[in-house]
Amino acid sequence: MVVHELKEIELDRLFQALADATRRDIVARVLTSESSVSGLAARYDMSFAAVQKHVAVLERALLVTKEKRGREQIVRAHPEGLGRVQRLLDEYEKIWLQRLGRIAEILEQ
Amino acid sequence: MVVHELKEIELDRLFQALADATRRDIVARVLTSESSVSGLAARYDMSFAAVQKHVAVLERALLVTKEKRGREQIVRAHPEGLGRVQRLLDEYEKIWLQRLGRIAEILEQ
DNA sequence: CTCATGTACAACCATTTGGTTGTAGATTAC
DNA sequence: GTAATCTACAACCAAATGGTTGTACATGAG
Repeated sequence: MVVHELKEIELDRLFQALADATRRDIVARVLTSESSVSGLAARYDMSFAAVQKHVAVLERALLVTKEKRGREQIVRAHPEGLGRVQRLLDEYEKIWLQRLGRIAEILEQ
Repeated sequence: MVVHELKEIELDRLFQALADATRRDIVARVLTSESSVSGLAARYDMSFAAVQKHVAVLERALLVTKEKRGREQIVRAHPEGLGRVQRLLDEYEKIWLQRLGRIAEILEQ
């Protein structure tokens, strides 16, 4: 099986991007207030370059965007990307719930 | 930051488990009908051992359970695990939506 | 009993991941 | 103009990932 080649790769990137606590934290921060990469880096116990890489992973997964402002690179939440994530997760959940519901029904008979 | 050590590790495992098309497919299959590991393996173009490993990853993420039946190992969806997943994702989404909503409000002023 | 099936698990391998340091190029501050 | 700041990017490294093959062991079928 494994249909929807494109969607699958997008899903790979999305889930993979979310599979790291630092990256989830960056997304959470950036949702409330945009921040430069160095601003973010200051908050974690790792090198600037490491944070830079995390941001790149989030960017590839369409969760955040980067925009140059002066000498800084401003990171923001990417609303369309996040909207897409939300719809995908909702879709997934719906399927799960439907099927789990069906299983429950069958068991009740 | 990075609070909730335990939850974080669970989320790591969850997202990481879902970050692979084969594993997502296995979850989808198992949601509709339980299946032995070899039954699953027959459906993918990879070795039995590879599928065995994928199932182990899903098990660790509490997405499926394995139960020995005769000489077979039956894989099923793990309802409590999936329920937990659902709640975690809901929580995440709620935070996102709240913050995105707030951003939208600010922009409208 | 014997053979085929299903599983477990180890060893191995290439690639990716998550981190590091170091160097170089822009841009701002003084 | 010079120095400090922010970023980009390469090179490197250890560990994890996703796959393989091979061997051994249970269990069911004939």
